[in-house]
Amino acid sequence: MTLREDWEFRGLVHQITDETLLERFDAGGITVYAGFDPTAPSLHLGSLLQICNLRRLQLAGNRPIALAGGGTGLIGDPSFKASERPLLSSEQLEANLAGIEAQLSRYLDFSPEAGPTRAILANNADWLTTLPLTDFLRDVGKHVTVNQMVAKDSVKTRLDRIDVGLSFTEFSYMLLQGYDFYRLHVDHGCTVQIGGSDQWGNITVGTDLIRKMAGSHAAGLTSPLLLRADGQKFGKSEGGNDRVWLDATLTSPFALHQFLLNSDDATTPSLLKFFTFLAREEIEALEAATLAAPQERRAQRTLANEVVSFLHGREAAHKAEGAGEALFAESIAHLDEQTLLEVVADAPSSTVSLSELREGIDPVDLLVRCELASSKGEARRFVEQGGVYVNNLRVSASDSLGEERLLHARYIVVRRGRRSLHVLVVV
RNA sequence: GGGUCAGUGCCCGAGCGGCCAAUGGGAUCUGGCUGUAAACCAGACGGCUUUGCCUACGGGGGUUCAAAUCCCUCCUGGCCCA
Repeated sequence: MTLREDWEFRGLVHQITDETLLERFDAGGITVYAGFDPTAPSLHLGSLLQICNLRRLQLAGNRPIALAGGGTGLIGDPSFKASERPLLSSEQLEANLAGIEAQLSRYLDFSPEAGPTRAILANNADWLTTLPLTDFLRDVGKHVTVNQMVAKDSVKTRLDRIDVGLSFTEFSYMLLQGYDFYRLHVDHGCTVQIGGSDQWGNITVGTDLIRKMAGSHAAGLTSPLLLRADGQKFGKSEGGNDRVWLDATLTSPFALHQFLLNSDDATTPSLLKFFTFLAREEIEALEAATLAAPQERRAQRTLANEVVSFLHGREAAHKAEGAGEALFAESIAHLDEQTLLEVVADAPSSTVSLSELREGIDPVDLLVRCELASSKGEARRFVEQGGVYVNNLRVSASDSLGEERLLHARYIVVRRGRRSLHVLVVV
């Protein structure tokens, strides 16, 4: 299967600057880059698509560059954003950069054995923060008209809003990103930038700049935005507005596994195509399996195992799967201590004294204490609605929780709703 | 700098002197049904020592028995003019 066939099957191409690009990737030897914004200390599931795409291209014999936006992160990308971004402090930015650079260095092949396809990690702070303004305006700004910039769809949304503005700072962002592409072209012979569909405008600034400043041809490719079947943005965790992070301390392997396992039938094929390296035949077989026996959720299981394995390793995926099965399939009271601890390994925990437990704990207080409710009023609601479980048994407001609830004489597992857990440990 | 319009709960958005913790929609949460889905149905959705009290409608001050609603001022933003 050619790379073009594979990418078209996976639905990875949204817009592309020239039609022959995919064939050229097939031949190998191209240096391609994708940028990652240090807006948080970890990348999230959405960034995984570009990581996978870089990896796919690397496996096809090309050289990937992962660019951390240490310089552009000082500015903030306004593309399709509804309002002006607050600026990150330089300390925040530093911390975020350290986090995402560590992640990026794990998911591509940086080993010397990779030879000409060996990945490169770059940070645009290295050239952007020392670039004299007057040089920039003369050498770069002169090649781009404001007319072109204003015409970009990515800024139009902001320009059309009557209630918010667009600062010059954010407006300038696309020039900086375009300059990044130019620098990578000059320094590393990079000729292709890939990104999400919101990056199209920024990417074409770069290809234009390279043509005008270096007289060379450069190309760009964007991937579609992944949406859930109901049209919602993908990647928000069950917990609400939090994103699903790639960092295991922010989103545990178990939580990530659960998130993917819960993907709905209609979206799962796309997720398999985007976030795994499974072959077309395997993905099509899983689609067929979903139609034949949806309750088995083989596609979802495979997806969860593949992604968690890629990000956190086989071992972590295996544990996460086992924990989920134990937690949802049986009463946890019968689990032996070892298994119980694995099931709740990722759940937050806190301690309680035995004397306190002997006095009995009110369910409402318990929820607040375990941070499963943010106020007593909310806790009361959860209990009244029947959404609170201790050791998988529903509790009512009149219950008082005491020593007799202990599992293995030490643990109490508190659950709110379907899957918010907390473990209380007696000390 | 001048004029003008606007700033309401997580978001959008009603309200324009008492009946306002504030209509409605979305998001979210809990329960039910299911496959630990989706859709759908029901309920909840500022806090508390919960028949009541407290804190809230950009900030501060004022008028009034009473203000999210009126006045002054400051801040922030849009648009127009200079």
